[in-house]
Amino acid sequence: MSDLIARATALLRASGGRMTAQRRIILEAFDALAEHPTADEVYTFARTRDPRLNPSTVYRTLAWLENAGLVSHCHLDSGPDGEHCERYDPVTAVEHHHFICTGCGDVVEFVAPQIEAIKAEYAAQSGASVEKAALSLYGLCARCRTQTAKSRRGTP
Amino acid sequence: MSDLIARATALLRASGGRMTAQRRIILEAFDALAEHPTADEVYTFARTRDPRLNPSTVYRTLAWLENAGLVSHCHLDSGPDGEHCERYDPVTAVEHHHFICTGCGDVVEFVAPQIEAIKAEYAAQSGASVEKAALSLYGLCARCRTQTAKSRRGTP
DNA sequence: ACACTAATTGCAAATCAATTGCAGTAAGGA
DNA sequence: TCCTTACTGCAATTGATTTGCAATTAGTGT
Repeated sequence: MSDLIARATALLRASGGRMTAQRRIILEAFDALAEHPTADEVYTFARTRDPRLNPSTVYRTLAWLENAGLVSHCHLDSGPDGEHCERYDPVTAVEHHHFICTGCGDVVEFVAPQIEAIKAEYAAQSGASVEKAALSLYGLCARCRTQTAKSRRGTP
Repeated sequence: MSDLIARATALLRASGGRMTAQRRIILEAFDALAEHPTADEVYTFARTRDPRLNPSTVYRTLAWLENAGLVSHCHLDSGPDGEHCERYDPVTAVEHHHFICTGCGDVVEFVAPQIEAIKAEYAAQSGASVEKAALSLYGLCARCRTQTAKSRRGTP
């Protein structure tokens, strides 16, 4: 299944690390869960597989995965009240960005090739080197928009 | 001076709020400090004016300012180790974005009108309404780039 | 299969930024 | 100047994340 697990195992082999049951569970979480799980969502999932699994193991594994370049994390102001939270994401080859629905908190990925031009322009104009870009769009997803419209009609 | 203080005073008048010495100090911090101070930087500055001023007052005032629309905060992975931190910024009419130097942690503002096209495109393609965009670029600023080059020459 | 060794885990305690409850203080209108 | 109540300081709390350490165990060598 998850080629994440395959890649992780390979990396572990190469570096003298060990593939433990806990790590496997945490890796599986990325297949089982919706995209962009938070550390806590990973932890909650992991508990269903092994109730003994400890939060610190989740944090340590997530940090290790990030270090190994298999997973990245980004900060998104999602959640019902728009509070900030860190979300984790398997690394993909293509740089992608996020739309966050301020209604339901859903996170959707999208690509935006135009960002390359912005990076290049800023680099040229400032003399900096630009390595990474993170764009977050905030608004109401299509579903929440229609729901808002409906409830408006309901309470005039 | 700060029209921030003027605007804040007006808002307070209109809402039955009070302009206290502490709030004035905190507002002054935005003039005195470099752009994008963290809550802690504001607090440290405020202490130099009034050693009794309490962190909770800073947090409460910052939250109030944000609610009033005078200040916004955004999350930037700056700091020497790229750790995440919340930075506060007086609200400006124009949507702007941030370049964060991964070398020295400096934050530079820039505008990117092209973002509007990306917002419109995503909205059209997904049916969502897009209200806000936050773009962060990461890389080495011009100064850090030349320093890195120099130290590379120094240690071949 | 069996033993060995260091990587990894669980647990509990420690951090650390941020928040909250409450009693005392003081802004600003009458 | 008085009075009301918004605001502050303080101390305790929260909640996510980290860390120290003893117990466990993966993966190797035998």
